[in-house]
Amino acid sequence: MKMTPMIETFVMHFGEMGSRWGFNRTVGQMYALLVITKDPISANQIAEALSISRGNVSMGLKELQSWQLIQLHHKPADRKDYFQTNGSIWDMANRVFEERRKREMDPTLSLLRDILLDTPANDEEQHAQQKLQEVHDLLEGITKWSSELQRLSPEKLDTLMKLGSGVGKVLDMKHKLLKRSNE
Amino acid sequence: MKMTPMIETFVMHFGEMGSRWGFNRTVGQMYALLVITKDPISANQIAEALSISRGNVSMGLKELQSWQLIQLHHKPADRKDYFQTNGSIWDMANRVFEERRKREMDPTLSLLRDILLDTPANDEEQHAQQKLQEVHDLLEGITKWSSELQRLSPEKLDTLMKLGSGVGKVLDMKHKLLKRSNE
DNA sequence: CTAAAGTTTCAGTAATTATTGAAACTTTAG
DNA sequence: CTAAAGTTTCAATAATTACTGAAACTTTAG
Repeated sequence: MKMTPMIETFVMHFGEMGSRWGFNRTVGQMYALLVITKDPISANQIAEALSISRGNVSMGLKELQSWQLIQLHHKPADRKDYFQTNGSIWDMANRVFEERRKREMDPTLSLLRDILLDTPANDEEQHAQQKLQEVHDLLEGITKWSSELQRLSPEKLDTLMKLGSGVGKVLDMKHKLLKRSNE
Repeated sequence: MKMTPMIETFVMHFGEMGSRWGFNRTVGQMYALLVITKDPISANQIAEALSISRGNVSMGLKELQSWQLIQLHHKPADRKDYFQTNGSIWDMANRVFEERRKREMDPTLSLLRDILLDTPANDEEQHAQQKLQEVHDLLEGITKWSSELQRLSPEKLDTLMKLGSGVGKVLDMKHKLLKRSNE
């Protein structure tokens, strides 16, 4: 499988970004290739297109499967595994967010909860705990909120997104509405 | 400067998480130390507390300053620089989000815009461009939306956060209100 | 103006993380 | 059941990224 220059540009760039997004370079390239390729492709085709080792492809596919970003696909009379992306681009973003939350928030949140159970030994620790409480509340807020967003239906999410600066106005409406319903 | 076990636990953990958050281990430790320490401290105190080299501290402080996460502070009759965190924990989260957006979104967005200007050479590229458009729209949506959020006043942000699953209900209200105002 | 105290830089080295490729394992056509 | 084709694992190595510490530079008290 040969990539056109346009496709190669995108795939390579996505690889570079991959590490910032939470997976390594080759996993990023592999995912990009799968996103822009219409038909399911085999591990060998991926290795060939990207010039990376077969072993590396196998590990990358495993990781993408664990993130539920790709799907297995079989062709009749062919025992080879073929792969294609799973779900929409939106689903992919959701998975990335969730995975990152697990890695970037959850461990800290759990540590903070533990520390906050301790009784401060002196003034210094008293002040420290206060700060830790703030960090905790922030992380918890973000965590809860992001999982709420993920629970919204795609249409509502879309409305919310398109709302943009309108979010502020809607919040105002909320106040008015609540007032009215209390009267 | 000696850290109590509680403080050390937090500082070390924050260091480990640092790399996932966009800065390296020692920068993470330094920031954590500054967050939980009440009074401004000097670069030497930081180096001593964390047992890291003076040079490393200097570079870390520079990075934290460029992120606007810390502030310089001077004591009378002392030409040494002292440091303390800048702004609330919320401000810190905002900075981190913004910095990450710059690193993780902007370069891809700009590449995608370029590619999408090209005319697809064949069916394969036609399909690829369609996918790239989807990725582009997603990233643009997230980018725009997150900058809207940052523009909201802290109070509104807080309301929005606390709203949680209520977001869906408010969106429904929006529809009703719009309808009513059209009648 | 000088020297003492403080700060920054950066080349070398250490630590971490990613990748290869050969060997072990698995599957199924015949 | 066998062997050919395909897949997975993992130890060795490469590539990347972080850290040290000594040297160069900057600032200001006296």
